[in-house]
Amino acid sequence: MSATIKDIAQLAGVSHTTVSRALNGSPLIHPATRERIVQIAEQLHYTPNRSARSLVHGRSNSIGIFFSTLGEGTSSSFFHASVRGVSRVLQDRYNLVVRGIDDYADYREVGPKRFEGALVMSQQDRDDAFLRHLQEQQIPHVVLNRRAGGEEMASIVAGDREGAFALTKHLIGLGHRRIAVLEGVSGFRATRERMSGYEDALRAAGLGRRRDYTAAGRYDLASGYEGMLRLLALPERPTAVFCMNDEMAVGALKAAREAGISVPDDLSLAGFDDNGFSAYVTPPLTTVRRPIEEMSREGARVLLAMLEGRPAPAGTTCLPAELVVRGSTGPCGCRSSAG
Amino acid sequence: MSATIKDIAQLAGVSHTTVSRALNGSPLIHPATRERIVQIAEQLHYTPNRSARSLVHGRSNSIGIFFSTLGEGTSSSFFHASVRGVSRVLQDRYNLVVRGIDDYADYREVGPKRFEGALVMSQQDRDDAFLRHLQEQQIPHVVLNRRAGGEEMASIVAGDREGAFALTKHLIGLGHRRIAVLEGVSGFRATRERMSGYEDALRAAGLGRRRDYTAAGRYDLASGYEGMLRLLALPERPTAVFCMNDEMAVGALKAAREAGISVPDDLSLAGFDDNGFSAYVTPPLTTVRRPIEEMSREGARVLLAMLEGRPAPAGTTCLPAELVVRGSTGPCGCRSSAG
DNA sequence: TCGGTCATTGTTCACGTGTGCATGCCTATG
DNA sequence: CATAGGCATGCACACGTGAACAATGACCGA
Repeated sequence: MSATIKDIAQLAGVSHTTVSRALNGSPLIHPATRERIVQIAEQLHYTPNRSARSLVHGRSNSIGIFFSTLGEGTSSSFFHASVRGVSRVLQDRYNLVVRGIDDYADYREVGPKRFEGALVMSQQDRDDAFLRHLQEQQIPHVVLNRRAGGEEMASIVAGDREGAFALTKHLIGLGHRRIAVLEGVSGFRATRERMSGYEDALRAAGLGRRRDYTAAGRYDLASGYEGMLRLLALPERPTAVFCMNDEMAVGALKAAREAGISVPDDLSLAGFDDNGFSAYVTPPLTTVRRPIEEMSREGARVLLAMLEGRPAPAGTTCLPAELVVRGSTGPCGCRSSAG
Repeated sequence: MSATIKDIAQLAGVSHTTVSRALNGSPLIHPATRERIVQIAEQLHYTPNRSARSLVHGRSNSIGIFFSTLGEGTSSSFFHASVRGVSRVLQDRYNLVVRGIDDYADYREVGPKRFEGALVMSQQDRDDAFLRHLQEQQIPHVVLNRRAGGEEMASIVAGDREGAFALTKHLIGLGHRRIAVLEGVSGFRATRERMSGYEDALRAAGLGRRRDYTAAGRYDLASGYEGMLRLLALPERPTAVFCMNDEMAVGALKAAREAGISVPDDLSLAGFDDNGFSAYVTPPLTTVRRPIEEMSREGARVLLAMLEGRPAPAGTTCLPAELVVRGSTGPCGCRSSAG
């Protein structure tokens, strides 16, 4: 099996204490001794036993990234970008453990001994129970993607509200007055944020919000398709539709095309996220780019700072989202706004 | 901090050994004693210290899922489906640690003490060095997505070759004779498998393979677009194009549309993977459904069997891929096959 | 009643690492 | 020369858990 510090100690003719100190850079060790020990360690391919270290330090050396769910509701591109970003920052200083919050039957498995820190990719308020658990267990954590808790909790969000506001304003600027929204999962915080950005923009333009211009969706392709069918069946059809993510927008696009409605000539359509596909469908989607990978990277950096006792920003950090205008939105071709 | 078995022992008036045995279901313990101990444990919210357990057992309780890379070349839907499948099987019996092979500067960090088992989502032969390392370290592992090693190594693959064969045959059956291929990353094993399926089908139909009908790509949207531009610029344009994944097919679709070429009337186009978007773009993509999540689930099951000493299948297990015919492929409209 | 057996529990050590305290050596200083 | 002090190292224990072995007591058959 693999070598231990005791093996090294024996070969070097010193005690295991000396070896431990030498390898950990203690200033107490004579340079020559250290040199010798390091060489022997190299030679034996010594790798410290994480479990033993964890035991003595009371730290597990692993960090969890928790998603509300690993299944439906978490889009692939979002999941990928998140894990990639965090993984890049943590490198191999910590084990990155991926889990879905809804997979836990009992949060008690999540303890400070098992997770040194946690990144919570939180979509819904339902996750608050999990966050409370983390707090009780005194596990340092950063909430990503959702404004959560008070000033004491660090969270990193991307400008959902601002993005939705800018997008809606863009549509209004194009002359649209009948602007519908294809909603995401209603429990998700991002859904509410985007909704309020949409509403604020309407209000700022003196437009009222119409109940029938909201269609429910689930952030996936199928629900985008179905929701669009419902909107198209309305007696007074909207001239623009804001889909709360790109997946739904692609679904909506299909529904529109099948109904013989041209985008953007007959109807403007916009998405959210800029998930990669949005630039490639036809017409390319106007959308809002959300800096997901940056968000997860920043979250990981903040968590590291917390773990290492460095000063870490509390409260909410908001990374700006950016309106990306492409071909799926155009000037309103409707006969005035008389309605 | 959290309670230990010693705390419980003291409260129960027994030795810590008795507590350990009671909680681990040893038959040596008197039912009444066990009852009492379990109750106290509940009361104290006892959770076993994983590090201590790991140390004494020499097992880390974590399993790694390693991707060739977490960055480019690994599509989001593939990544998501893989992690989800494995996570679902492992539940909370193990920590699932996600890493990119190319992120390691030194494989020595991957040892049997740190990873009890490994799932390798391998794309390229370059990963063989990593696999050899796992073998040397005697870390049980299962290779997913790629046929690797000899009979002694377990690997689970999805029918890349068979799928590509079926797809190409489908195109030939529609009357196509000039069938081009838009290749994925050339180092990837899946690329070679799909290529050979394509070639075999051509050969079986008595068709020769033309050098100029191969365009290089990288499994992403942009390279699909660029590759298609090159194919369209050929003096004798192909009547059908097999794209090695759906991402590239979507990129290719955009290029075709911009060139004023109608799919499938002027040109048939097919993808691979059935990544979810393929059914929703216009026209919906003919593709091959790869059972990625099943593959990862099966891999996890096999690994669990290996770890628990149960009989596990060695060698390669191949899960069938399924041809899905949609609207992007149609009968060849070219003036005979005279060329 | 005594030896033996079984059921139940306790004692002690091990896993690999890190740390407080003791120890020994060398040197400088009075 | 004696002593103090700094440097380098070793000893012993702790972390929480599990297991081999020992020990205790009850019960049974002879």
